[in-house]
Amino acid sequence: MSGVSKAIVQPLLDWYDAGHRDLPWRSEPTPYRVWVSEIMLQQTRVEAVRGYFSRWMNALPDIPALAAADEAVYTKLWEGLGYYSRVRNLHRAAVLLCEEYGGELPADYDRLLALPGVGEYTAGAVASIAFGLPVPAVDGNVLRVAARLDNDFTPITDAKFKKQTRERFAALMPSDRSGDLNQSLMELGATVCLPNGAPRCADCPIQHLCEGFHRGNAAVLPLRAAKKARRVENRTALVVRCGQLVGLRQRPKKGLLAGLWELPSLDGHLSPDELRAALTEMGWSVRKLLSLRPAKHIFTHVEWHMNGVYVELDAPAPTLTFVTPAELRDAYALPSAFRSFVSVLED
DNA sequence: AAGACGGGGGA
DNA sequence: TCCCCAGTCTT
Repeated sequence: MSGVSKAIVQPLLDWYDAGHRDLPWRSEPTPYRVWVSEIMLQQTRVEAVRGYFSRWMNALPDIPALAAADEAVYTKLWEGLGYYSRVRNLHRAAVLLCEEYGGELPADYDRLLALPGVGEYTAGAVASIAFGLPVPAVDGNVLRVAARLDNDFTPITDAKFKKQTRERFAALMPSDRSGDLNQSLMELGATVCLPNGAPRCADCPIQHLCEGFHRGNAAVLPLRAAKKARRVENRTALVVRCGQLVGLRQRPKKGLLAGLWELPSLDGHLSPDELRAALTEMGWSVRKLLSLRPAKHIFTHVEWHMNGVYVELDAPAPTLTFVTPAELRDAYALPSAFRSFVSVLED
């Protein structure tokens, strides 16, 4: 018997018991801590999450605290972590949990799945890890492990492969240790069954059950659909100063970097003359312009190629919010895209 | 089914 | 540069 079957369960649990990474959310796996960690871990590496998780738990130790928190507070706690709809959904769900469930997470897969920001994976992870329910938690690691175990060349990006994998693992969930089995699969994917053609099969506790290994295909699996090219957007970003204050703008409530603060910017790469004309047209009283080192920021689906300009004003521009550098650092959530430009304020 | 949605670490 | 990460939601 090989591939995804019940035979993998005990070897994986034994391997997990013999030693696994010491992660902050594993030490005290309360439903709230598991939930927050799983949301933070969506499309995000463990090492990136560690610091955010600790800060978050200190500031917002339970669901009622999160529900009562100001938007500026939880957004600032998420600053730099990316995919900011996650934190908005986290807060929305906390409010909902206080209204509907007495401020606690329900021990029920379908009710978890119904929460904003909770999909099939996260519902399974919370249900199994926090509540011990025998449901699978299939993430990118598990898809890769499954493709190799079964020597399956179906692109793991296909919805049908994901659905089939969930069903395969659902059939072998132990009634007592589903959370540990799910975590062992993810741990295996993150530390042994590595992506990019670099599996460490010699260290794998279920190598003898792996069809991909036996066929010599572990390194070429899994297959993925090709990804498409990013579009490029040219912008001119402004570090606006008026006295000791810095001019910021809040982004729209929907779309990219929704609701975060940003440096004001104009479409395209403007020459100094064009920029001066555009700013004067907007009614800004420009005292001085100074070019900064250009910066490139790469998102999943778009690249910003930004020219930076330091702008000194005689009077505050009415459309901007002016704050001190200290306020910007401590209270305004600014995307990483602007980091290099903001660094000029530190002198 | 495809696109939107961040950011960073490693090859 | 590209890959891909303890994915979800919208269209």
